[in-house]
Amino acid sequence: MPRYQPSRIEPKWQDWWAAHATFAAQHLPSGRKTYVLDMFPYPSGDGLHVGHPEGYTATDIVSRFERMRGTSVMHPMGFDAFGLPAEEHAIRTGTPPRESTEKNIATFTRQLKMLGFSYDWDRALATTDPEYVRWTQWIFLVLFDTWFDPAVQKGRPIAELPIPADVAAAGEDAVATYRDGHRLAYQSEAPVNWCPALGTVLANEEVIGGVSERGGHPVVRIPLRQWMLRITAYADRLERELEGLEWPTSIKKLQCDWIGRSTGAEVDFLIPPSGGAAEAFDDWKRTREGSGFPEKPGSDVLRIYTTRPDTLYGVTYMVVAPEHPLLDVLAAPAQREAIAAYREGAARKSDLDRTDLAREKTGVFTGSHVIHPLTGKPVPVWVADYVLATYGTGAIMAVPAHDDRDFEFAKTFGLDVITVVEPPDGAAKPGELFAGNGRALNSGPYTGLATGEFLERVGGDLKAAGLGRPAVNYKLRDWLFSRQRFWGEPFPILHELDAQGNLSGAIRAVDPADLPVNLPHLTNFKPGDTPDPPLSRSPADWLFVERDGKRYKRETNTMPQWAGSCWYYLRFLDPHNTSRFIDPEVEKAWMPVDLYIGGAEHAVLHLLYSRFWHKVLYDRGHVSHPEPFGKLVNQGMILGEMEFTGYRSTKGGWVSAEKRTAEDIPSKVPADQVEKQGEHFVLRDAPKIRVESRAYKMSKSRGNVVNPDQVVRDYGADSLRLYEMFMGPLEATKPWSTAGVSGVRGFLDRCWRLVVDERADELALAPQVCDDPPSDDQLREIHRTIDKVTRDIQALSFNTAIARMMEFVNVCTPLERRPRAILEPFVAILAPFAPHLAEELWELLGKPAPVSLAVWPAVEERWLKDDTVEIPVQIQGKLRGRVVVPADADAEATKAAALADPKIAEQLAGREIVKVVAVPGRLVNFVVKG
RNA sequence: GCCGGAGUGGCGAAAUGGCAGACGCGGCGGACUCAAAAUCCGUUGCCCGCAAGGGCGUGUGGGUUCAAGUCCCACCUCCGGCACCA
Repeated sequence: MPRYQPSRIEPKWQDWWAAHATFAAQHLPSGRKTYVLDMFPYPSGDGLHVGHPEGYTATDIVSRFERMRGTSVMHPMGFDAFGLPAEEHAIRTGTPPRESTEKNIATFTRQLKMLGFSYDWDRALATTDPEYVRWTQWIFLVLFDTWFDPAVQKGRPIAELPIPADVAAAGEDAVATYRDGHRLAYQSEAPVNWCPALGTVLANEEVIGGVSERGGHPVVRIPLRQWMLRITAYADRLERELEGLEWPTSIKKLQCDWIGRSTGAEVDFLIPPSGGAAEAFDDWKRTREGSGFPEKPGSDVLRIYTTRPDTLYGVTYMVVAPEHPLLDVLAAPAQREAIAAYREGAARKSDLDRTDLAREKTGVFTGSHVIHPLTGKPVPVWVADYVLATYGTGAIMAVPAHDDRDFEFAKTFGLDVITVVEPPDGAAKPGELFAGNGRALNSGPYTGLATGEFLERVGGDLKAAGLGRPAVNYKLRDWLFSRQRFWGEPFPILHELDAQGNLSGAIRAVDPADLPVNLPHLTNFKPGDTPDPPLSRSPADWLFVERDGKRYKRETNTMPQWAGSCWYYLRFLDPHNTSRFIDPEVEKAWMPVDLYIGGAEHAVLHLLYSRFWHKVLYDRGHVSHPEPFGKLVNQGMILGEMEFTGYRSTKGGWVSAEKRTAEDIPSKVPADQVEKQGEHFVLRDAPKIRVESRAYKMSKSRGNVVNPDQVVRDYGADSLRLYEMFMGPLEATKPWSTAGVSGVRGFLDRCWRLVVDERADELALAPQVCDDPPSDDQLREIHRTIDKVTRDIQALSFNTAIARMMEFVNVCTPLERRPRAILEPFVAILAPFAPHLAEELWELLGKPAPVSLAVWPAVEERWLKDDTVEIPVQIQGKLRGRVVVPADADAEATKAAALADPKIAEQLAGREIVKVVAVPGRLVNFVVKG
């Protein structure tokens, strides 16, 4: 009975905490606050994975630590429950997705509670809750009601959008269309990957070589009306405002790259009318000098974007994307057929195929030329799919001498290469590629300028001449926000129907009072054989509504899974509010999130999308901080156990790993049959045969998935928590080791025996536990432990905190008398890590429960210092001895003590001391001659 | 190709420019036991040596420094991400 039995004490304390609402967060913080947030999970049918508790334990330790230090702590948990797997499960089994989602949430909740996380369960939410959906839809309406004013770089109410006079004159419908074209949530025709055989739209990643990844069915790119969110309007702020955040630099970098800001210039090339090109060019230049560079290009020019306007004089051809609107104008009659064929081929390819770098460059000459704005010379125009219609202007000027893609294309089609930049370290090599910066050659008035200088001047010059202007571009595209799926939030949008029942094109928002728009009851969630969303098969009483005497059809697309996760951190603060998405006072008091921990897989999308939504809410005055997440940490991935892989030839014999060929068959080798030989592992029985050693990502197919339920059953929740924190640094990728779990279990057993008499029949204190005043050494030990653990938790260095607690236990275990005065603070600092065990020991020590809310022990500085210290003594940087000196000895005294040491004196005898480095409290180093 | 991150005992790892390997696993030895498990104690980087002791050691090669796992330069390997964005 008195053995450490996690299966007995863990449920006991979980029930106690629940019954006493130990971890309920205050509605408003009192004093110091901290908001500690996990990236909430998608409740998959497989249940919790051992990767989940890693981040969750880290945040739980911080939350429990801060509570014990008197901080008001917000530590909630919820579920990101919309999404494809639930829907596909529904299609397969015929059960409504809500049913399986609820079942999965129940499983996750049970598992999370089993691990003793100190969430305020009263605040738990799922993105699929109708009350939550209501406010997700409400925020969509905020986006719908907002336009971005570039002048102030801010989102503003659509009612404040200035209407140009000509639009206003054209009537109300024109004004409505104008407004719709400026909203942050707008509709657009966008090409999607439609797979008729599967009856669904596919993501780019799901299309390989023009056919579906699953099944190999043909996929076509068709334009489809889609909802888009104008995230590009916020590109600049999303990039700039990253700076103040306490995020890993790698994540900031990823977001920056994703936003992909580049600076350069837009330049117009005249498309000459047939006949009289030279005159037309002169006229055009004159006109442009007067009119300046137009906002939008007419159909008489080909507008390009370049980041290297300093290479303008090296242009030898132009390229337009296959989808470029001017392609019809540019296509010469003789080339029409070839161009049409090329365009069709491009349309069939997915983006992924088109951007496959390994592919040979392809393209077709349009038969037309445009006129170079600076040289007045004709330049041939090609169409090629290496130019993307969606970036820049969809057309480029090609400078093969200084751009590797253009170079490759020019080589393939035998086009000219003109060198206009000389490398800084040598002469230009005509006909070769040089993509770096240097000095301009053959560049008219700019010849001789350094690249940087050239770039600075040319933008302004082009602008003055009305031929171009400096420009900024982003890789970031507007966010395709609609899905042709069932299991997502319906859009709160109504499409007006005319008298014949056809869509008139006019749309209106659902009245906020009518939210939420709940999903209708459907028995068939399957995508059909047209791209119509499943909701288009909804019953008429859901699909059609009447407002103000007009008939409307509901929007039948649904929102993507990202929608719900864009703002859940706000709802946690005020989850039961029925009149607002969050009370502004509550928001102001708790936001921003102080610590956000989750996997790096969300480095870009989730974190970018939620920052975008947050900024819109901020601009519209609904939240008080411009950024939602102050400090972000990515926990590393937990891999499966280390595996050794040997290879057998088809004949059955072993093949050494470095000699293996593709035919050889990998086979797992048990760890006790290998040994290390030099750099490699080899078979113990055949040391000539090398084997590979590696830990792999956990996956069902590899069969190396560790189930947290099983670990809790075998070792207990506290052991699982502690082990995951002890494995190594939180942010590192690390392999699982069941032996390691049993190691920390051993530590918890020793903690137990420190306090509990294991030989007694009933639960009782160990006889060594006493009320003696602790010795100075013992006080030093406990205070150093408290100090180290306190600092390590703040630095999220949990593995070293645990190591220090292990040292403390190692010191205490042999003690015949163990003073309570050192045991009690130890149990308190153990509590955030192994809360169940700590509660049990705390109770046994006769302290009032719960230790979870006990006061964090204070460190007494005087116990952190020793009276004396042992100092290493080096000669020529090599360790030659040690001396013991008073802890406060200065450099001189330390040096004297070193010289007085007989061993050191002996080694220094007869040698000339050139220099002595004495660092008080650290070391002495003698530099000698001879 | 580009951008991150990482290479330290048999393994997971630790180390404000100042004694490399704390702590844990595993191994070895011992105590307890009829025996085993559990527990406790000791030991454990490699090489030479009976020992005292000595030498070598943080992916490789160079450099800065009294002193480098740590800073600088070049390279190698592994992991992760991005990838025709002009």
